[in-house]
Amino acid sequence: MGCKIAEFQQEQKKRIRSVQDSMDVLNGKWKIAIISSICCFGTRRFSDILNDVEGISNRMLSKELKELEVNQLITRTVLATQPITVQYELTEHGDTLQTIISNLTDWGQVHRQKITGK
Amino acid sequence: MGCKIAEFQQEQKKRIRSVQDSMDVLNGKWKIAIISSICCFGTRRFSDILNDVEGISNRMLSKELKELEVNQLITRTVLATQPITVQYELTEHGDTLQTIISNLTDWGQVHRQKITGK
DNA sequence: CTGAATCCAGATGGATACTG
DNA sequence: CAGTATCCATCTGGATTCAG
Repeated sequence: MGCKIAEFQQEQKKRIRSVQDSMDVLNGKWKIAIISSICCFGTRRFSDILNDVEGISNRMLSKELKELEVNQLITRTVLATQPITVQYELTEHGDTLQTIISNLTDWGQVHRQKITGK
Repeated sequence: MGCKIAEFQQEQKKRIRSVQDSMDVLNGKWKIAIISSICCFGTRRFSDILNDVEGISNRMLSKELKELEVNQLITRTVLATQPITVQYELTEHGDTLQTIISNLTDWGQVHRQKITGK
């Protein structure tokens, strides 16, 4: 007790673990892009996202969506249209990612210029 | 021209690409944790980070640090101590990730409670 | 101490074809 | 349309050993 430095380091380790927790959820080549797509349109269908996120395959989209659903970031709703369509939506919890997404968008733009644009 | 919907969708695709750009840089199991470690201490040595980021191997740390350096997020300084030590520091550009790191830390904490804590 | 080198299992992800 | 199934190459990352 009283060892401020050790305390600080413990605090820091906790923080790092928290960041890791976030990244575990948002990991995978496409997850953030998918959330970003759904987020901006409010509600989005499978084929729409497939089109929004350039380069993703339906196999990957399906897999990533499932993981996001398990982590309670999005909800899946089957619509009784012909043929069937499926809607994805952010949960309240998923919605809390908005700030991060927005920041990442801005940062990505600046970074691209920094690296390539010179 | 005048097709507002198509315009909006193009804008959206750009945004998604920007998020992808960010994630490309921050990808890898440990990158954010490493940045987080350096960020909080201002300057950090190899062995310190190795200790901060639980579970990482020196092989991975070395690799991820190199990538971060290439992307100009950190700088590497060799100190002429005996034995040699190496210091890592955020660049000005890397520093701009602070907000994102901070948000991810907070979000990760909330998320963990949401999922496990229940 | 700070890596680089090697070995290797398992995860990731693309292409393609198929189903309800 | 919204997936699932299969095949397969590549990537990831851990363990361990070695080097300056």
